[in-house]
Amino acid sequence: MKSDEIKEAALKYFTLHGYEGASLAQIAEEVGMKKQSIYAHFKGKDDLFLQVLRDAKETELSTKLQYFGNVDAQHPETDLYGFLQLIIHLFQRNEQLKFWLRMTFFPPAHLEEEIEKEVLDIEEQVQAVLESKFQDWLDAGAVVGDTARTLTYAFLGVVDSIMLELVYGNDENRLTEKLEASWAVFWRGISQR
Amino acid sequence: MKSDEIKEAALKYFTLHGYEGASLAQIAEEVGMKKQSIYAHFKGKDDLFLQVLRDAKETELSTKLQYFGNVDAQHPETDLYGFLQLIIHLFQRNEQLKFWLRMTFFPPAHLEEEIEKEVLDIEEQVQAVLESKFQDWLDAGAVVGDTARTLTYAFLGVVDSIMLELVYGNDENRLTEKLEASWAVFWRGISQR
DNA sequence: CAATAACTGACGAACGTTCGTTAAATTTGA
DNA sequence: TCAAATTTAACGAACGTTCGTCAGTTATTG
Repeated sequence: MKSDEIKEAALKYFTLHGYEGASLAQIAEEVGMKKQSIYAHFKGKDDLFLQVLRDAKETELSTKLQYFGNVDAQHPETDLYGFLQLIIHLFQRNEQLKFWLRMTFFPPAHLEEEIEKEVLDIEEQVQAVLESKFQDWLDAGAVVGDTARTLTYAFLGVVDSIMLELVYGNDENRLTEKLEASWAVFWRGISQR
Repeated sequence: MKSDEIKEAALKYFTLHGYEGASLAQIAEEVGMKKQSIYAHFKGKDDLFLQVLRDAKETELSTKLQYFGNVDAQHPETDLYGFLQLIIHLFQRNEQLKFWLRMTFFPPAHLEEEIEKEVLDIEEQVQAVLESKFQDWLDAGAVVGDTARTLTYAFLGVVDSIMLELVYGNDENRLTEKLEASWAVFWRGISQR
């Protein structure tokens, strides 16, 4: 399917240069056609962008939910650390997560509202599933903390900081070091001793 | 000084729309002149951008270094938490920090190298002063952890996550909640008990 | 008067977009 | 079955607009 090729190229350039910095001419050249031909598959730049956005959202959401669906939920230490590693793994070989992160934080102004809706949707779901896991662990005495929400927010903070390092990421060593540091302190902060 | 006004407007639009999304026409209109008049003060768009970047860098660096210079270094709990609050305060009423964050993570492609040099410079200095503080606290037994570097990285992770929330930031309550959550877990993770 | 800073006017280039056309593939109907 | 009709996908050319930039001219100011 040719429109999938276009979306793939669009994903690449939107991620690399942002909405305004990516041109239809570039994208078209990547798939070996002229920019006008894109209009046979999409209504315009916004349409192309929003379709790429929704694909990325679906990938992001399903991957994360799937992880916590397949986890036995008895071992918070391995489950949570595994999630961080999953994020890193996804980020390094899945362009969509990079795209999602960039557009989440710096959306094109005229599409800000549209994007924010998608972001809130995904965030609520991830937060909800995480919070219920933390509640289970709290009830079982596997972790300690004020409330499940507190633990969720703190963990999401670790996730965010790792993602920032991934975006910035030129140094693989530094990433590992930061991951280990954040994780060590976080785990010590929520584990029973 | 008129060129300061131009830089101020440029800062605003670069922050809001990114390098490619900000136009000289917009910036000029903001200060009440035509875009061609900007060339009486700057060589071009890149020159304007880089001057704004260097101003922002200086503000960012001096503010952070100044904070740790004026801290008595006897009370890590208040010192570190105060730093987080400083970041929040700066971010909310200082456009330069927002600009710096955006351009750090998503620089315009053709200026990427230039920007990266500035970023590394500032990051090394902040990391160095933080690391020496943590070393002092470790030696005094005020905090516990593997190495000073580990603690530094973990704390910088908390800073990053707060900044991300600030960028994304539409909800003041959520920001406070996330700050409290991250801080509570972080502090429990490094404090003696 | 000299210098600085703003202006007007114009430039080539690139932008997203629309048009009309062509050639190939697919569907239709006798 | 086979020609006719329709759809699909790409194209070149051009649209109007905006972009950053440069040159020349007027206004301001000390």
